[in-house]
Amino acid sequence: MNDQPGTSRGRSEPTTWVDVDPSKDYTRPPPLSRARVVRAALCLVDEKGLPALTMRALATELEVSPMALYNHVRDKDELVDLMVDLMLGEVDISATEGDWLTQLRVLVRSFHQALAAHHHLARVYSGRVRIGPHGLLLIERTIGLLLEGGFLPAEASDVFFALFTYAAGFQQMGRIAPLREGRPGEETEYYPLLPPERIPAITAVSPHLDGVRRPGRFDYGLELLLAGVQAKLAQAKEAPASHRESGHHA
Amino acid sequence: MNDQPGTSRGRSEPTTWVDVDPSKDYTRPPPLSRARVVRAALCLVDEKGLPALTMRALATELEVSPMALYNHVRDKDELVDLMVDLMLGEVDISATEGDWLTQLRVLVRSFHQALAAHHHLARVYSGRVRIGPHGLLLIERTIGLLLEGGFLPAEASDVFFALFTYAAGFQQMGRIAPLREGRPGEETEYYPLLPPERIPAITAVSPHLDGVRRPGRFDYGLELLLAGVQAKLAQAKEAPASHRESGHHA
DNA sequence: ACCTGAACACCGTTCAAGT
DNA sequence: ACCTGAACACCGTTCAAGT
Repeated sequence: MNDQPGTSRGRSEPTTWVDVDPSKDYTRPPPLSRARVVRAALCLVDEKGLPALTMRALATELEVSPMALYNHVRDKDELVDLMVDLMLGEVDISATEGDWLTQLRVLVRSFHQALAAHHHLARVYSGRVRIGPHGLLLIERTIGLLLEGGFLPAEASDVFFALFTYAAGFQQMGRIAPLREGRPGEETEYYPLLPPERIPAITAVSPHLDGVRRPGRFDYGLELLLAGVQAKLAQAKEAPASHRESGHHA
Repeated sequence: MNDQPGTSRGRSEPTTWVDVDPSKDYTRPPPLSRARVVRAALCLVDEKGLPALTMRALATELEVSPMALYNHVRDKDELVDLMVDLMLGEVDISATEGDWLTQLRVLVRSFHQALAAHHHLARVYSGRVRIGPHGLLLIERTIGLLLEGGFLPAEASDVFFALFTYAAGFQQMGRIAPLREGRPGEETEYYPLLPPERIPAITAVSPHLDGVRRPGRFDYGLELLLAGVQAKLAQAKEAPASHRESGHHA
């Protein structure tokens, strides 16, 4: 993030007598490994976005032939899976302060932060991706907390799903721009804009809609869900054995 | 959905004397238009998935040169935007039975169903996509219901965001496979699988985790959110003017 | 105005070859 | 075991040309 791993760059070559130029990399970080490939790929995507992730581009970043990558990674799909798991490794699943609900809140927030820190990659976090060890531990911890909270297995997995679905989806909807930003010069009848009288509610609310991910927005929805979770749990305790009952709606 | 708008299909054209060969297209359905291009693209993605959407493939589907498409669509990005808006046009935003909350529930469910019906495309529904007229009307209706329900603008947009974030994210997390399906033949140490004793909660819950989108799962999370919405609204009515208060958490 | 064919600058990946 | 260069079968898109 802080140093650009640019285009042309020196190699090891211990020429003892030359002055050291701090603008150069000297030691090439070991020979190239699966881990280094994945880390470099994640870095590249964080900096330049997902479309910039190209086997060829990644190879030049690592100062290596494109085909060298295939010694450490089956193909691009596997590479992306590994990147996702690397990202999920950043989620803090070890907090143990407070009761299960506050631990759960901390966990989901940490998940959200990891996704936000790699939002370009987060766009891909989906069914396409196989769950790696970090992902597995993350799920394990979450389900564990829910069981501890008193949920039965069926409902625990429903709740897990709702929480992570929300957090993952948040990255996707993120940069919604409800109105075409219409610099009026830009040949901009891309869409025939709707007349404002047809969208009164949006115009009434628009200063709050914007904010492109205004602070606290994620937490607001999370609290909505957690309030629902507590309500479900309370109502399950009233009618203990009939947890079928708690699944209905409308 | 029920009829495949496939490759070869007869049309009107009363060719009175020749035998009709049903394996041939006779009349090219009108000359080719923006709408037809977009519809065909959505069809193609629904049938064969997003990676199958290729300007070239779409062109052959329409029996036209690849370059012909560019007369009706600026580029592939615009095409995708138009496809998304076409999908959003399927959302029913006109239901008016019941109070605002049940109308809201119906609306979000309809949104979810539209996404599910085009789940390949739904994976792309994100910040990258500009909101078209259908998307705008969908948002308009939702915010309108929330305002009707008594939310102030700031909170209304938070709630809107939470609901649609959840529904959109649901498509993404959908096909989670928490364990590598490990046909043990398949050179499958893709990931070093975690020993089962490290994931006790998952194994306890696993029959319920699976189900790959078991029925009612979406609704469960939606009810969680709506319960939270009602709680927020109730607590806002207790302390009327201080809606700042209702934004805090933890 | 709409469509075409050839061409350009890219992709991911296979393959035979080097060390 | 690891890396390389050339090559293949694709992409999206530009361009000059046709009607």
